[in-house]
Amino acid sequence: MTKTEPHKRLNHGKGIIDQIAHECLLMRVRKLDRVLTGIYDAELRPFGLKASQTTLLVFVAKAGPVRRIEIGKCLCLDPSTLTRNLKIMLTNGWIQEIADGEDGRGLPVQITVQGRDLLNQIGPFWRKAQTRTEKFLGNDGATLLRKLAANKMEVSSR
Amino acid sequence: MTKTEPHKRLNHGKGIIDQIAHECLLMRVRKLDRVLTGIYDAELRPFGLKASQTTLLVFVAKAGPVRRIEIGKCLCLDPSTLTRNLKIMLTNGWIQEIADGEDGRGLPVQITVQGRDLLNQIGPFWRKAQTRTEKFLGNDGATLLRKLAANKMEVSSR
DNA sequence: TGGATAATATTGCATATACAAATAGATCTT
DNA sequence: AAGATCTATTTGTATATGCAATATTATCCA
Repeated sequence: MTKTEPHKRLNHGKGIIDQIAHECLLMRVRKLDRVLTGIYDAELRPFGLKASQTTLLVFVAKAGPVRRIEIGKCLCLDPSTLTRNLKIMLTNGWIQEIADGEDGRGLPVQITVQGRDLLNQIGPFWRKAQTRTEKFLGNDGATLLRKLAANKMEVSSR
Repeated sequence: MTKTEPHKRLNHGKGIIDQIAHECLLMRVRKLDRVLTGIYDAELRPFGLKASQTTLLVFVAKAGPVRRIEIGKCLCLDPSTLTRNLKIMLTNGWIQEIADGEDGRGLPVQITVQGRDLLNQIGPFWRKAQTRTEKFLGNDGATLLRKLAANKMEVSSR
């Protein structure tokens, strides 16, 4: 056992397939995303609100009248994604465009009364989803995720 | 300051909007997903391979001939998602369906020679993306994510 | 002031994702 | 063996997401 096969020994003895399967950080984040999205979506379904729309609505509520470009920078979302996602929310009457008279390149959006009402309604259900998530992750897991987020993913940073 | 407004004091003095903005675990995971997906996609773009396809291809490579239902259980993916995602990979010749003669409800898939070659080719680029991700998260962040994943998100578990 | 450049938003195209309903094959039950 | 039930897959529909290209408005500068 003193000899190794060179073509298989370039990375600690693991081929690229095993290496990706065992180490890929993205794979894990995406799976986590799918599971958690399922939890929140299920709780919010009665309101016709998707989890990702909730995030957007909350951001718009906090950021006041805000342009798509700024939303995109804060949430790491492509402008084209925002055009389409916000369109649905405009149609649903949760947000509205307002005139600002300063920059003719599109209009800022703000939350409507209905949008705010909806957020207040979903409160308990969002909390239920959050609790289910914490239970799923375990106390340690939830703490880890919070630390990870606080570190590099502060959503509310502007 | 002995009195509080009841309608605003149900959750440590925060309205639901602030509460979601500051605490929502899903919001953070989704943003993290978008950022990391961008990193891996950028590195793999020259190969015409999306990050999520890489995950699928690696799983199929390791699981040998495998049915959609089992892939779905392991990766927490809806069967209907798999039908469509695998179709693209079949078209590209990275995987193939094989006859198994036991169960007529659809055919298991396995990786092709081209698929395996592709995985070997992307090795260095996947590693570059992984390194960029670790740099982005910081050593602490990467460690946290690994622990989180090891805890509840073991992808290779069958 | 007029043309070049930059910034914002949208559109076309492609993939990722899930739920609900439909389809088709397997299994069980009597 | 026929019908009921369960399992695996696909299809229809809708949202989420990003890149490339386009359109429109702002800004800069010579």
